[in-house]
Amino acid sequence: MNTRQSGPGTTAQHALEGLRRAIIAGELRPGQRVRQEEIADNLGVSVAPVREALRVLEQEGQVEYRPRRGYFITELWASDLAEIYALRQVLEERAARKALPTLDDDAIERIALAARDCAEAAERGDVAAELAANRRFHFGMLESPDQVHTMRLIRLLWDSTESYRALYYNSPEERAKTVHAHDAILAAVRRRDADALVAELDAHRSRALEVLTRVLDGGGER
Amino acid sequence: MNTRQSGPGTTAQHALEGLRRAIIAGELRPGQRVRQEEIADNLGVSVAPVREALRVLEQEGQVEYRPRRGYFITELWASDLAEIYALRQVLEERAARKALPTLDDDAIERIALAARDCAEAAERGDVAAELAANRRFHFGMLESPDQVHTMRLIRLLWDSTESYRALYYNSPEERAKTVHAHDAILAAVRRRDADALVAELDAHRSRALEVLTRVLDGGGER
DNA sequence: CTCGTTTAGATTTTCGAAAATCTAAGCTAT
DNA sequence: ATAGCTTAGATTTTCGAAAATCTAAACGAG
Repeated sequence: MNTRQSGPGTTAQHALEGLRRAIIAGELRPGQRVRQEEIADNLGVSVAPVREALRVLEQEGQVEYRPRRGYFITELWASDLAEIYALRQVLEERAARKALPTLDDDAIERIALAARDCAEAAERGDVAAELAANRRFHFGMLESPDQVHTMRLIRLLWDSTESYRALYYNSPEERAKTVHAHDAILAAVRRRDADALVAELDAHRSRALEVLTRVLDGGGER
Repeated sequence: MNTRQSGPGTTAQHALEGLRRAIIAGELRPGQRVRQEEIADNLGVSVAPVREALRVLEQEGQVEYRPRRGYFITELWASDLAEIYALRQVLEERAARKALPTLDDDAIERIALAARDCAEAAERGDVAAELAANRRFHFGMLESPDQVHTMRLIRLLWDSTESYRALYYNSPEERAKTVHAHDAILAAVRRRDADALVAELDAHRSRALEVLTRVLDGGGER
């Protein structure tokens, strides 16, 4: 059953989406080898587009490449997460302060909608939808037209930890806290209070890192 | 004449190097379309590895991809350069302050050697060698084992402006200033004076941005 | 003359199979 | 036994050609 008909996207894009989904869903776990032909067969395509997609994920740091040995899902340690989250703090603070004054009512409405989507997805336990809505929420308040390169880096940092974030989202008690944190962040945006916004974002991020670190050191010790 | 024998590297890596060289050498200019088959023929390989290499360059921001239309060498404007250099300032200051205390005599010797290589390459007008040595010089003082993700981002920022830096290096008067700036930077490293180092790096970077911006607004106005 | 349509050529994209390489089990000599 | 060598099977990597799509020039209707 070939799920793909020649549509607007290319087969390589389809392969990239399939790989991302598999990583988020936990079908491909950190450290695991990625068998190219298996992926290709599952998606009903040949290996060429799969390899292109893997090159993209390699640059994003989601897979590691060892020539003639293949691709492996990247394994992150607590120290990696700490470094990545510290970088996010620096870059996101800059982005938030630049973008906040430029947000119009329309943009804020989109952010609020994303927050609602996020809470709803969390409610019904749809991790993939929650991850997507969470991104819309955060990126919606950081994005500004003269900061495309900053956003490129921030997106990269988010990408490299996406699979670990999926773990975090499975804790029901954390979900409630996330919803509350988003409310506080949104309120700061509405008040146009940059310092408060940055403080709330920092707190939200720290909380996530803390939980993630605990999950990591506890559960998947290689 | 196939320049490639099956060696340690893969054909895709060979294609990536070839593309990088062509971009630095100015054979592929900003805005220009990249004809896959032409690249493949020139390198004596097929299109598959060329496409993989292009995916890498796409993630680095060196080429832009439009599905079914092909790849185009990225065109940067003065505003893009300003943003990228501002990001470098933030990330490189962080990296330099972290790395400086960890540099041993051996590391400093490597940096000094890179500075000499850089000056020599400049002397004989070998732009490609100068670019490579310049990287060794700068990265040598930023790199530290617990900052791999930071370095990943910094490397990305350097990559995206590599072709424009090649322009800058063609000015003979600027070359002399670069040598002098490197001396001042190296001296600060030897004194272990973090504040001075950051100040010198900032000055060096600002100078480069200034010249680059002038070259850009003057010459290739599309 | 302008706008939209058709069509031929160029280019990208994907495939299926061949070639190169790696992995690990089995074997031999010490 | 153990270390090193050999070999069969699995996997990655590359190729050459077919299929899909785009570009731009030629054409025709209004």
